[in-house]
Amino acid sequence: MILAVIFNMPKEVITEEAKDGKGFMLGLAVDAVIFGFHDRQLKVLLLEYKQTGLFALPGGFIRTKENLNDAATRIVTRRTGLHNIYLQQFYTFGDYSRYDPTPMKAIMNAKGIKAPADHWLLQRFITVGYLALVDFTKALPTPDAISDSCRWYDLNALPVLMQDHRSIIDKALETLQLTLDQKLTGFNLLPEQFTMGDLQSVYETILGKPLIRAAFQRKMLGLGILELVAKKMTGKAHKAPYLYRFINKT
Amino acid sequence: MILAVIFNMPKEVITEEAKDGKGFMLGLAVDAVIFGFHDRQLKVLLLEYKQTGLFALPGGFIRTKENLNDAATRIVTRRTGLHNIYLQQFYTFGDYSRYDPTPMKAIMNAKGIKAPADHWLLQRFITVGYLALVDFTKALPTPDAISDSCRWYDLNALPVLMQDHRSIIDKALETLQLTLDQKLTGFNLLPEQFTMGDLQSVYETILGKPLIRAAFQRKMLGLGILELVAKKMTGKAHKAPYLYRFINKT
DNA sequence: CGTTATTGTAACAATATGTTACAATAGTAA
DNA sequence: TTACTATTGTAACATATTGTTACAATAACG
Repeated sequence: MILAVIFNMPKEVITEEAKDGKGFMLGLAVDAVIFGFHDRQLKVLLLEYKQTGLFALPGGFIRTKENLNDAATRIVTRRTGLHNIYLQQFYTFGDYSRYDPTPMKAIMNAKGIKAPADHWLLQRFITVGYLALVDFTKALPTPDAISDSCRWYDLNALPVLMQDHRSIIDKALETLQLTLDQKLTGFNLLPEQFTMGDLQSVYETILGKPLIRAAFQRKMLGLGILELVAKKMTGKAHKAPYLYRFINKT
Repeated sequence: MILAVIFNMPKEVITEEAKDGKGFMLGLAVDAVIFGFHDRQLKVLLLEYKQTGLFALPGGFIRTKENLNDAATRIVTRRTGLHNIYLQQFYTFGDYSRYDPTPMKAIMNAKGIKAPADHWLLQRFITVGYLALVDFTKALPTPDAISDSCRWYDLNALPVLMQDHRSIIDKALETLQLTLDQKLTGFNLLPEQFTMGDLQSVYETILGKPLIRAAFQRKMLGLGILELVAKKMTGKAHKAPYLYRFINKT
């Protein structure tokens, strides 16, 4: 979320660059809904501002000469440590009712930053929403140097979020559901190798409904985008499932 | 497009409000791809700045306390005279390479406006793209008071457009194609009553490929969203087609 | 080895879509 | 009135996709 930026910077910069917003586009932010998958659950990466008890999406601003998409990549990489992430712009949030400077004021106060009423961070912001799908096992949630946390939260048990961040997440999930079949993005939530059961549980969790095993398997194999890698010995008393790998047929 | 705004205002305002950008969000614009349908062709509403020979999408800025979506509605209504339009945000364009102040400089010069290099209209802009589907027969393309034109252009014969407006149109069409079945938006391009042939030609034109008549008709009727209104006597020597009407089953 | 639980897949059913064909019919002209 | 023409509405069948059931294959366990 917006706040993340001022904590992205060394302290000098907060009183310097962030003071007048120089170097960034004003009134515009990027927020990222970073999805992970673990234990048959969708997870979302959230930042916590302990002083204020506020939770927020990781986000930031656009540098004066930076591509919007590059800003999004930078923000997601900053939080996950990952490169080559599946990242997709899904909606731009511009309701005036989004505007609520109180949480930002509280945080700046807690940080000991003097904020005049017309401080750029206290103005209205329009936010471009990006959704990211990452391999939960590879991501390294990284908080800022300054005392906030960055952790995975279960999508079904989200804390109360700042501003309209909850509806940003809802819209991201909705987008994911609508484009899942079309774009075949589900793989991005899994490690490189996975079983058909893993993949099905990703689909079921995203769509929020059970799928028919035989039909799902037939369809996925029929797409010709799965490559059989090996058997996976689970240690359980039944047939071992195969491990598959996603192959991009260009 | 961006430029449209300064021509939306009476002359005093240009030297007043538009001068420092007060009353608008800075660095953010809305551009609208307004689609119409006529003679089996998709049309797009474009503005022409005669002094400079530049063509552009209708667009504008977001007022300080205005919802982003309301700004888009305002901009489209301003150009078409229509209310209750199908309007959909489709993408936000934020590449730095979009930034090119020369056309704006030229236009301001032609208007006799002195523009210092740091004028807000000469800074970098990020644009939220909206697509609108309107009834070609009802729209009333409306240029500004100040000497530019506003007309329909055939999508297959677009003039050279300012900045990246051509790729904005391309992306809008792409979005339309991908969501046509899902969202059933094709009706918005037709008058309230239409024949199955009319509807099919809308679909064929948007998708850019012929559809099978029998299958198309069966599917459309099967959706249960068409209401039979009357017969349409075409004056031709063959069976008269039915007129249908779109009904929103809520 | 049998038992157990799960996987891979075949087989059939139901649904959706592609294709062909034909009856219905508004205008035209004998 | 009555053929004739071109297009519409729809049935009928073929093919493709998806839903459903069933069953063989098999890794671990006793």
